[in-house]
Amino acid sequence: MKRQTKISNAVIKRLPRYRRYLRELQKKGIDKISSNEFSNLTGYTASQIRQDLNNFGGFGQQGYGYSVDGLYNEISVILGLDKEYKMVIVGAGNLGQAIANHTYYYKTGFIVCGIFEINPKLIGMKINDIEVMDYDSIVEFVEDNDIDIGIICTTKDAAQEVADKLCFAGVGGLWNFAPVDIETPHHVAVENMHISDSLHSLAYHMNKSQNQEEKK
Amino acid sequence: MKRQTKISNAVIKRLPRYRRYLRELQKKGIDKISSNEFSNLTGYTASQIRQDLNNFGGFGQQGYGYSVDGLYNEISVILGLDKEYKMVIVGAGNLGQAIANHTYYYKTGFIVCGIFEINPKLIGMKINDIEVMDYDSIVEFVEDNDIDIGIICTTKDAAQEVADKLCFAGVGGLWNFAPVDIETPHHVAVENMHISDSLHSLAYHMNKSQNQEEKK
DNA sequence: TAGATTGTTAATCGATTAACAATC
DNA sequence: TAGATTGTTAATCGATTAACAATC
Repeated sequence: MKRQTKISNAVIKRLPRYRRYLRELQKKGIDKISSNEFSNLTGYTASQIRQDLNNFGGFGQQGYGYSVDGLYNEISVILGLDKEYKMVIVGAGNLGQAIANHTYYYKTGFIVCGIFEINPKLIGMKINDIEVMDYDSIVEFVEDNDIDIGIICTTKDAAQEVADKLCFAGVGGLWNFAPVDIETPHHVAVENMHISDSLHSLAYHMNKSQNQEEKK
Repeated sequence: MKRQTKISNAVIKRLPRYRRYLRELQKKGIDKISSNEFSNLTGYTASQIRQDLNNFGGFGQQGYGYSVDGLYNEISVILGLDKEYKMVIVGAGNLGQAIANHTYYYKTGFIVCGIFEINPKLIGMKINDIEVMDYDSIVEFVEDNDIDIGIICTTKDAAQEVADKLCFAGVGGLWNFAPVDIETPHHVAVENMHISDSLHSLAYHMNKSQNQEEKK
């Protein structure tokens, strides 16, 4: 096993995907897979798969392949999915509600503990047992309940201020759905879900061939 | 102006972001920006910004910089955001509703024309003037209304079948929110929003420093 | 042992950065 | 004209792929 000091983000982004395919294999009762078979399944090259996995350790066995269960568990641990995360959502609009419902139905290690709002009409509402609370009480709540992750489902104008408050209150990560880039202190991780950026690149790809024709 | 036959996806993914920052500059009434200033703002290197833009043409002026309005418009055209896109949503759950509402409030060139469901309880419902219709009628609807984009907000098990149907009916692009990788014919673009993958990489980054300590 | 397949090094490819000539 | 800043080529860096020795 080789020790890698710095693992590139490109590798990390592939791990959840590997894990998804491994889960499907588990469901089908397949207990062993070679990098070549896994390549056919996922579309990544066998070489890349082996290279990626070897950043974290030798999970395979020469002449045999990888144990599906074993690899699934290893990747889960690498990603930190063997732990529980307590989360709060800021913004009880449709998106905030959708996320609250999602995590409620698909029980995972990610638990929504509260939803915060400034709109008084929404405060007091319940979304699947989760109370919508006053945004003013968020710092106290995060501190008292050892919240790990803050989910930002606000407008873009409010997002940075909310982020600052959450960081101050002590979260370790932010999951940002607002269409802005959030600044955080070094020790707070941020993951952006820029939904409309994604739609814009879809638009590009739909017009791509046309653009090329025009140029000819 | 240099002609680039193949533009890398890394470049395309940066364009919506450039555009967002340009929009903010417009709002502030700033009408000119140099690649250096833009670098400070966005965090990309000045070199990369100039390199990216020159894939599409020389939009700047030596000794002056880039016109904010001009560049905003150029990028909009490159992405195809000067056009209108008719869309349908498949799946009227929370996520489908959230997207329907979002596009309704933030009027853009992306128009939701219908939402489709298999659950009879939801069929007939209205979400901001948009009717929830029977999934069985989707092919006819897409054909009759020249729908451009299909938005998949179903479970992962239904996603591929829905994708096939939408492709058959003639959409040009799919925006997939289901946690699977969708296969489409060559000419149909796909953009994935793998929400839980994103949460999983957030979990990794929150544990990263800890992993490194353990290794020492 | 022979066959298969990993782990790992080396080669290639592509993307980012640096440098500078062109030019406004 | 002098100064500034782009457009573009060349250098560097990093990520992917290929090759093969190690080993189960």
